[in-house]
Amino acid sequence: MVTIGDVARAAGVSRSTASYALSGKRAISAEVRQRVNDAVRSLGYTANAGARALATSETKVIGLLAQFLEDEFAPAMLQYMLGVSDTARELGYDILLATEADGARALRRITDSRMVDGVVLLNVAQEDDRLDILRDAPQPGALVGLPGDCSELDVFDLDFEEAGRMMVDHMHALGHRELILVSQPQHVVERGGAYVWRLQDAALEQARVRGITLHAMYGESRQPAVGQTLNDLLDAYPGATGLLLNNEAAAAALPSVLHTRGLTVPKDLSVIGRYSDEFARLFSLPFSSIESAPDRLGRMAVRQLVRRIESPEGRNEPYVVRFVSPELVDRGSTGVPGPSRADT
Amino acid sequence: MVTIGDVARAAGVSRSTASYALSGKRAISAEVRQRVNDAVRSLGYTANAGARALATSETKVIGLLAQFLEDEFAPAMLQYMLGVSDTARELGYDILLATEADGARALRRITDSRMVDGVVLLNVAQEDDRLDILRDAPQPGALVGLPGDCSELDVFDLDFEEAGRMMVDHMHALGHRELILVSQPQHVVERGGAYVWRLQDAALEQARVRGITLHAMYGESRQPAVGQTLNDLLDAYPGATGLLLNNEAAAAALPSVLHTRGLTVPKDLSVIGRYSDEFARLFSLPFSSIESAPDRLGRMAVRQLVRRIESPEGRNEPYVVRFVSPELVDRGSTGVPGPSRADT
DNA sequence: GACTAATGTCGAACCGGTTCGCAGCAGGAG
DNA sequence: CTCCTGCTGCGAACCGGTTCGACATTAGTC
Repeated sequence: MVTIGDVARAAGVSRSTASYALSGKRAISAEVRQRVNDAVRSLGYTANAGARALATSETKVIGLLAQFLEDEFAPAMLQYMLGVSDTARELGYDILLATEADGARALRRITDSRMVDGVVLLNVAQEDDRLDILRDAPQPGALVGLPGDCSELDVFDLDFEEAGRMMVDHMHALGHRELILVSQPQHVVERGGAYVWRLQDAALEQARVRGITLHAMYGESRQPAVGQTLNDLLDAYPGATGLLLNNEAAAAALPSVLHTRGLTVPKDLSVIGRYSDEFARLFSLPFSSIESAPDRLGRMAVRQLVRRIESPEGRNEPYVVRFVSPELVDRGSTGVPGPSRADT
Repeated sequence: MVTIGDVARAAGVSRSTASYALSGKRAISAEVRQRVNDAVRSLGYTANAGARALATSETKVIGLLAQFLEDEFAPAMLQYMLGVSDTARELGYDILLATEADGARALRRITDSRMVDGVVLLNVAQEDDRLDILRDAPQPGALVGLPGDCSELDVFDLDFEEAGRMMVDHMHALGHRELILVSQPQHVVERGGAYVWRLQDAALEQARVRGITLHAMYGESRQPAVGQTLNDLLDAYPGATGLLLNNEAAAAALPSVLHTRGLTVPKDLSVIGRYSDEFARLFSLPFSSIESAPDRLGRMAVRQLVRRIESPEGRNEPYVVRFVSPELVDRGSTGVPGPSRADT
C-alpha cells in the first residue's frame, strides 16, 4: 500500500509538506507542489480514509437509514434513496446504507462508532424510536417525514394537509359532490405513518367546508387485495364521482379495476393520486396526481445536513421544518362529473 | 468522546489490557474483564471505526455498486440491494452504497481509499469497465450478473439459458407450437445486458430443437410503450398461443393489454414471465414465472465475498462462477392451447 | 549592514485503536 | 530452596494521515 510517506520520499520532501501540498492549507512553492503531484500520479496514491477520519474526525460519509416495512410500497422508497445518494455524491459524500429492521440500533451503531458525519432518516413515523438516539448523537441529522416532536431536528416533508385540501378543492371546482379517498393500509397508520391522516383529516375538513361528501377508507398495500377493496368501494358508494388515492398500490391496481368495470376516466370517474412523476411514468399511470417529489425531498435533506456538518456554527443554527408545496400534475383524469354511476 | 483510554482508566488497567479484555484475543482474568465491561457500559464506550480500521486494516464495510440505468426497471434492482444489505448485516458488515453513473470511478474511489473490505457489483454487463478496476483492487469482489470475462472473479447469476429452455419446453409440453418472446429493450442489450440474449438464444435454439416457432422481439422499458408493443405483437402473430416475457415492464403492462383485447389467461393465451416472486406479489401479476431470485443471488454473493475476506487463504481460493437454477412458479397462467386466436 | 517580515519546509505530536515482546508473580516439580 | 512454567498485565510501537510550532532562507526597509 502506498502512503503519504512514499509520496513524500519520491518528491524529496517531508510528510507534512506533502500533506500541505495536497490539501493547500499552507503555502507551498509551485515547484514542490508539482513534484508532489507527480509523485502522487506515478505512485497511484490515494489517502487512506480511516487514517484521515482519525486525524480530522471527518469521514465524508453520510448514513442513510431506510426502513422497508411490511405494508409499505418499497419502490417508492427507492426514489428517496436515490435522491439522497445522488445529492450526497455531488457534495462529496458517500452513503452508508442501513436497512435493518431495528433502525434505532443501526443508528446507534453508525453514530457511536463515528462511521458517519451525519445521518438522513427516511420514513419517519409519528413516534419514532430513532429520534431520541439521533438527538443524543454527536452528529447532526435530517429527517424525511414529519414526526410528532420536531424539536432539535431538521425536518422535510410534503405538505400533506395542503395536498388533501388541493385534491378536494380540485374535484369540488369541477362540480363533484361525492368523493372516495383511499389511504394507505391501516397498519401504516397504526405504526405511526402520520402522513396518512394528515392528508385524510385535511381532506375531510375541506370537504366539510365545501359542503361535499368524502368517504375516507384505508386500502391494502398489495395489489390483489387493494383491487378488491377498490371494487367494493365503488359498489358501496355508487354516487361517488371522484376517487382520491393516497396509496401507491391502489393507483397501480386501479387501471385494471376500471377496465373490469368498464369505466372510463374521466367520463365515468375522475381520479387524482398522490405519487411521484417517476412512479407514474414507470407504471404508465394515466391519472392526474399530486407530485410527492421524493427526489426533491431527499435532496433538500442532504443539502441541509451538509450545511450543518460543514459550517462551523452550523450546529447551532436554528432548526428548520420545511414543507414542500404539493403540485398537481394534470394527466387529464379529472373532469366534470358525468351522470352518477348510480343511474347507469 | 470516550476512548479506550477512558475505559482503561476507569477500570484501573492499561489501554492494551482493556483492548484484550474486549477482543478476547488474550487471556484476561475474569475480574478484570468484568471491570472493563462495567466501565464500557457506564461510560457508553464504542470503538472508533476509523481508528480500528487504521490499526487492523479491516473496515467491516462492504461496498455495493448499483447502477440505475435508463431503460432498466429500477424496482427490480432494489431487491438485489436488499438481499445484499440484509446478508451483509447478518455477517457483521455495513454497506457503503454507490449509485453514481460512473461506476468505475466510484469503485476506484472506495477501494483505493480503503473504505471497504470488499465489493459487490450489481447489474454487471458483458463488457464492464468496473471489472479491470476490481481485478486490480486490493479487496476482493463478487458480481451479480455474468460478464464476458470471468477470470479472477466470483460470479453469481441466474441460469438464463436454462430459463429460456425451460420456458419453451413448458409451453411445448402443453402443446403450444407458436410462441412470442418479449425481451428487454434493445438498449439494454446494446449496453451489454448479456442476460437478455442468453435467455433469448437458448429459447430460440430450444424452439428449433422442439420444432416450434418462436418470435423473439425486444420490448420497451416503460409501460405505455411496452403495452403498445405487446398489442402490436399479438396482432402480428395471431397464431401464437403462448407469450414469454423477459421484461418486467411488459409483465406489469400485460394485464391491462389482455383486458383491452378481451383475452383470458390461460384460455386464450398462455403466459410465462421471468421475475421475482416479490415482484409478482407487489403487482399482483397472475402469471406463472421463472423466479429470478434476486435476494438469493445477493445473499450468495455476499456470503462468498465475506468468506474470501475473512479466511486467511481466501484470497487464493479458486474463483467460482455459480448459476442459480431457474424454478418455475406455477400461477396457473399456462394451459393447453385453445383454438388459435386467428380463428376467432 | 542590521533588523524585521514573509515565505516555504520540517520535525514531532496527535487522533484512537491493536499487537508484540517482556516482566512480575504464583504454583508445582525436582 | 531453586528453577521452570503458565498466567496476567503493562509499555511501547505502529497503522497513515493532519496540524502546530519552530526554523531557515530570502526579501524588504530604514
